[in-house]
Amino acid sequence: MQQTGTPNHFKAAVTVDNVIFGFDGKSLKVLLIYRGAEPFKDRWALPGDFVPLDENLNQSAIHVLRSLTGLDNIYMEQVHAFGDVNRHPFGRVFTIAYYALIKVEDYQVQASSWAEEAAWFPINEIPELPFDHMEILEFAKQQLRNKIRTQPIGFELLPKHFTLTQIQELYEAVLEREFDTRNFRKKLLSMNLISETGYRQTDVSHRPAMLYKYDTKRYNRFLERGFSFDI
Amino acid sequence: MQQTGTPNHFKAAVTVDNVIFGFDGKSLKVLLIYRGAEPFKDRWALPGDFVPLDENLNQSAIHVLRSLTGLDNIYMEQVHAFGDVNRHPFGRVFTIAYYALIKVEDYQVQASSWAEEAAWFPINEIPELPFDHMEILEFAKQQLRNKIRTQPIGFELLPKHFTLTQIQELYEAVLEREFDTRNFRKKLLSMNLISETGYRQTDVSHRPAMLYKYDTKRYNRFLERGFSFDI
DNA sequence: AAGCATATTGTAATATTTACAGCAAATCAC
DNA sequence: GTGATTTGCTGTAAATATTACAATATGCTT
Repeated sequence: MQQTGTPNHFKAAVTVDNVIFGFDGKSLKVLLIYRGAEPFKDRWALPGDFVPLDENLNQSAIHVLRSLTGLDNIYMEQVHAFGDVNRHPFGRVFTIAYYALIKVEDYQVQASSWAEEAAWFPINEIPELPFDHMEILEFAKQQLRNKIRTQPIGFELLPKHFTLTQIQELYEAVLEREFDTRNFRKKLLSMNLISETGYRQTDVSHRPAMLYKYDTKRYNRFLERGFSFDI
Repeated sequence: MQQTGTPNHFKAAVTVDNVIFGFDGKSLKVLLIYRGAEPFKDRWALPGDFVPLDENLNQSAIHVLRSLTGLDNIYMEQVHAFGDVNRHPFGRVFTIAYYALIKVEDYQVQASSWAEEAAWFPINEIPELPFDHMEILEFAKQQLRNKIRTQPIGFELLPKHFTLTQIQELYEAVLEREFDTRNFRKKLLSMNLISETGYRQTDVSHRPAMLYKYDTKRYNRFLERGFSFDI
C-alpha cells in the first residue's frame, strides 16, 4: 500500500481500444478492423494498439483513431478500463476503452495498408469479437446512450447540414426507441441549439426538407449559464 | 496496430486509487492516508496500491478498500483511467481510479498499521494531494454527483435507519445545492424506495424524527420494470 | 393533373415541478 | 410546569413540461 513500486511491478502492458461510432442515416455503425497478426489473426476486432511508454494515454487513443481514419479533432471519450488477468493470451495487458463519434461522410477508407482491413458494421450485426471486445462494445454503447440524452453530442455523428428527420432517426437508432415527430421537433427546437441554414435538400423525389446546422455559439452560451440538455 | 505485443511493451505498472466517500450527517468526507514511503512520503494522499500481475483489476480495488477499512461488500465504481507519461516519478505508472461509498458508522479505524495513518477530510478542506490525485478526486466527485441523481445510491452512505432530514442533507452536501423540504420529501416518498421503521430518533433535544429504512426489494422490483430514479 | 412520398405544424389532456408557511412535538431553562 | 426553543412535518395552487394525436403542404413522378 505504499505505491513505491518494485521492479516486479513494471511488467504489465497497456493498450487502448476504440469503439468508433458512425451513422449512415439509417443505423448506428461501428468501425472494426480485420486483424492481420496474432493473436486472433483474421478476426474482426476493435481497433487498438499498445500505448508507447513515452506517450500519454489520451494521446494514444487519438493516435489510433487518426492512423485508422486520417481524421483529427474528433469527439472522443474514455469509457472504462478493463484488466482481468486472462483477458489477453500473451500476458498481462490492461486496456483502456474509448469511444469516438465521426461523421461517416468525412471518413474515407484510406488508400493505405488499411484499405481493405476496416469496415462498418451495423450495431446489431456485430460478428463475434475476440478478447473482451464484446463487453467493451456494450460499455461503449451504454455510455453513448447516457451521454447523448444529456449532452448535444448527436451532432458529432451528423453532416454539417442535416434535416430534422435525420437527427430524429439518429436518436432513435442510438436510444433504440421511437419518438413522436411533433414532440421531438418541438423539444429540439426549443433548446435553440440548431438553426436553419436557409437551404433545402436536393435530389430527393419528394418534398425536400429544410437543412439545419448546429449552433456552437449558442451551445457555449448555454453551457456557461448552466444548461441541461435532455431528450 | 497489431496488438501483438513485443517484450518492450511489458514495462508499465498499473495501480488502483480509491476515493472513499463518507457522510457524517453534516458534510461529505473523503478518507485519505498518510504516506509512509516514497514517493511523496509524509503527504496525505488517496489510498491505492499496485495491481499484482495475478489479480484482476476490480479485485485489486476491492482489496485496497478492505485492507484499509476492513469492510467488505462495499459499493464501488470505476471512475477513470489516468495515464500521463510523467504522472509518477518512478516510471510509467497508469492508475485506475475507483470511488467507494461507505457508512461511516461501520468504519472503525483499524487497530493496525493503519491506525493513525488514515483520516476523514471534508470535501472542501482537502490538503494538497500528490500525483494527479486532485484531478482524480474531481473526477470522482463529478461522477458521484451524476450517479446519485439517477440511481438510489445515497443509501450506501447512510446508516441503516435514517431520518428524512439526514437524507436531504446528504443530497444537499453531494449536489451542493438546497432542496425545498416539502418537495424533496414528496418526491422521495413517491418513489416508494424507503419505508418507515416504526422507530423514532432518541436522545435529541427536540421533536424526534421518524426513522426510515431503504427497501431493497422494492428497488429491485422497480429495476426490473425499468425504473428511473431522478432527484 | 393525379398520385406518391415525405415534411411540417397545433392543441388539449395529463403529469411534473415549483413556490410557499404554519402547526406539531419533544426538550430545555427558568 | 410554563414558556421558549428547536426541529419535524404537512398541502395547495400556479407554472411548466410531457404526452397523445392527424391533417395539410410541397415537391417530384408519371
